[in-house]
Amino acid sequence: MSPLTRSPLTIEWSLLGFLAERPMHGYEIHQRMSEAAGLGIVWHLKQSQLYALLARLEKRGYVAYTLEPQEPRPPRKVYALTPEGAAAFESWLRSPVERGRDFRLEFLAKVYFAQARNPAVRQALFTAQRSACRRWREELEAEREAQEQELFEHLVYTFRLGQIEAMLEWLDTSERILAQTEDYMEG
Amino acid sequence: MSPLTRSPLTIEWSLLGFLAERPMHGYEIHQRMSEAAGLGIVWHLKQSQLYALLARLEKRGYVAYTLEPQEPRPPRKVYALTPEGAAAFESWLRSPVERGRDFRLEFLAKVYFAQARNPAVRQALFTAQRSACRRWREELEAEREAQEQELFEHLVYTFRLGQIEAMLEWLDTSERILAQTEDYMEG
DNA sequence: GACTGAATACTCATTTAATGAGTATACCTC
DNA sequence: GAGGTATACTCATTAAATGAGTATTCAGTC
Repeated sequence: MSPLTRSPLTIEWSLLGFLAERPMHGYEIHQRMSEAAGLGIVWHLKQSQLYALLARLEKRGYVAYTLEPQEPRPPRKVYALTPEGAAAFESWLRSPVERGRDFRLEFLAKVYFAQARNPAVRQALFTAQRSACRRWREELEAEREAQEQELFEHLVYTFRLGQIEAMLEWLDTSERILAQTEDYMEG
Repeated sequence: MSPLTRSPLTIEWSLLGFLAERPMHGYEIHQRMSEAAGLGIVWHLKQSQLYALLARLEKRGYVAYTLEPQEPRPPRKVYALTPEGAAAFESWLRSPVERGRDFRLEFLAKVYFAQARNPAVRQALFTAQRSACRRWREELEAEREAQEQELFEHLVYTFRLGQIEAMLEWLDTSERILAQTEDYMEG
């Protein structure tokens, strides 16, 4: 993730995820993203915004497009990952989110793509996220036990701890389910 | 909440909350919001954005300002709630958030202001939120048990259920703590 | 007693993100 | 062959967020 441009990609990673599967044009990515059974329940993106994000990813050097002529229709832009884009995506796919509030969208997107890959990827991701969550928990516990605290602060920390605890439990049960499915797939 | 203007106020409500305490100028609201022991751990707002929000609230008719001369300094704008602003805030303060993702910021802000009020307000808020959360839980359980489901969908629903379950638990323990404190305050 | 840095109080221009609407063609149906 | 929907993308505008700037006062300091 070069610091040449502003960093916080978020949904962009999902676009890379679809392109990692195979090259596609924007319209198709949008269809895939909007499928109710897939990422669609997690992320919503207007068409026009998707094209804007693709343009940004291109500027950043993570994707490149070729014009595919479709006579007599106007040609379409078929986007593919560049080597840098592919590398960045692979690294994203295996690394945890760094804040609790990114779990809901970003981590679930990671799971979506990891689960479509192979068990090793899924395992790397879950292991990494589990330790990140444990770290957050420790930090929050320390803050919560700090002296000189307003009641409100205490309640906020307790809330966050509860959410993180729930994430950890979910990681366990989900990984069990995913592992089962993977076994089933293999034999 | 008149539909005259675009609706999704969010942080704006907190500004109203401070002004419900007493009239203040923007700079002071910003100080109060940024206090580490208070809303500051939940919400972060740049100064310039705060002034923009105040201007929007004014346009909407929820606040009005008077210029307070400060010779030789330039005068400052002291904002106060209008009757509509006060009514809107009171109603917001007692009503639950309508989506799980609004708990983290918006509901905690409600708690912040409710707890500074009287026990009746706090109780109204918690009761309302508890039933909202229970409703979400039911809806999600129904969706999760639906037929023809992708594995990913199932995982997402399970995740959301876990978060909501944690919210419900937090509502219980927090309300216990708050009720204790209130008893203590009274005598 | 001049200087420096922080605090007070607010404004503005610019960048970035998000929305809605629009364009142009093809296909399918009645 | 008319009308609606699907394909595929662009663009202008609105709205949100950021950073920097202004102008004054005050407290400390060397």
